[in-house]
Amino acid sequence: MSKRNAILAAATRLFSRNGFQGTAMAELSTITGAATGTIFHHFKNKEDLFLHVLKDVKESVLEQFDRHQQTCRNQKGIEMVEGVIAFYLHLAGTMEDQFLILHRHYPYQMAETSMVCRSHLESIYTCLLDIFEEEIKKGMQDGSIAVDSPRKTAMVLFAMVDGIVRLNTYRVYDAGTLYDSLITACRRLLTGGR
Amino acid sequence: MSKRNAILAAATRLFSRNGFQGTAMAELSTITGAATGTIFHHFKNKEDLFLHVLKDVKESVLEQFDRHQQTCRNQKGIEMVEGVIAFYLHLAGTMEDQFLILHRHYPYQMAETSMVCRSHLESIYTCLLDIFEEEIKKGMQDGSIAVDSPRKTAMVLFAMVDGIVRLNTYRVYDAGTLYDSLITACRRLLTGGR
DNA sequence: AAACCAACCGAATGATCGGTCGGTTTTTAA
DNA sequence: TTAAAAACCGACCGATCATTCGGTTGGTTT
Repeated sequence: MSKRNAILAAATRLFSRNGFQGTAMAELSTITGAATGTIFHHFKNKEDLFLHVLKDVKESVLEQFDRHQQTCRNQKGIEMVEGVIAFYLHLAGTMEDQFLILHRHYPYQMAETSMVCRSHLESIYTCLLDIFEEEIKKGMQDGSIAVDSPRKTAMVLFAMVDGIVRLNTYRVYDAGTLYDSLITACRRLLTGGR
Repeated sequence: MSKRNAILAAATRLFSRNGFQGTAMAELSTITGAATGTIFHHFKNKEDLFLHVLKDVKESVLEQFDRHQQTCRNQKGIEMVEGVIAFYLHLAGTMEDQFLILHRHYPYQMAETSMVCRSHLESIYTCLLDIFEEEIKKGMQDGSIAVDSPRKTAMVLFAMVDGIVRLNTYRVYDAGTLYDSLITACRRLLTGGR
């Protein structure tokens, strides 16, 4: 693996575990074996490095969901929604670092000054909400889903699923056993109970 | 206001806006007009200061909810749930700094090493989940709510509401118009659609 | 009035931070 | 083969960080 990629990989882990300000370039240097000069040769400063990490996060998350979307056509809308929720929970486990970065407060703070940062975050959320919305619309057509506003329902649904992932990450309560309740809630929310 | 309280108030704002590592004791000194020596006279170090801030957050949040619980008895379970959700959203606005601290990742990281921190966080979440659970149980008795597990439903419900508050805080999407959808979702989730 | 004490001050300290720079090695391409 | 370019190195820099410490103040107790 090239030094550049090693730096990106290690930075992803450090930024997610220790946050932006909690991550020292010197530590990154130690872990990767790259001199500090090398890091600043590839990335013009710490913020630039973070932006590249976020870009990678965006690309891998979007790729994962695009791939998932292609493997499950020809289902009823509500089944597809349940499928994407299960996939979201699955990803939260396999891409723990990437999700943790998105759950930290720093990126959203940086987004207020950095357009690049903002656009990465918007890409991710737009993609996710679009998927939810499209599947809800499909469910409304095939009769498996009945709601007022697809977009708003998508946002509430996403907030619920992502909230569960957070509860799990923070380890204040064990939300690992909540999968069944989450799916039940989702189904009730989308069908109105039938 | 005593210097000690001024320090606590300013620290609450700085910790919530800039995070733990992003808050400099020197800035705290400038804002409050207290010498750095004075800060360290009242709090033995930065972490200790943070712990006292978190303690205040816990106490004010718990007090608010206790007070709210006393003003709305004699309602049906589902109405009480909807009431506490509305109150939660209301508090997220009036106690913005306190909620933001709880939405940051740092406290949960500190909770892994500091028992004091962990117990503050647990107090808050236990209180909130207990309220949701109690009201769901009440609704099950008066027939306004029908779910399988009150506790798990409480957690899913809480994750949903808190997720909406986060979406709002992060300003990636305007979740301010989601109140009606949230209540609708809540009602469907609790009644199964009747 | 003497002794005491908590609140308060701010200069000083050593560690650590992000970032630079001059130079060396490796890769690329002609 | 060679020259230019890209990758890489690590000592070094000034700024900033949390924390310390010797000393002052004003009120209370003895």
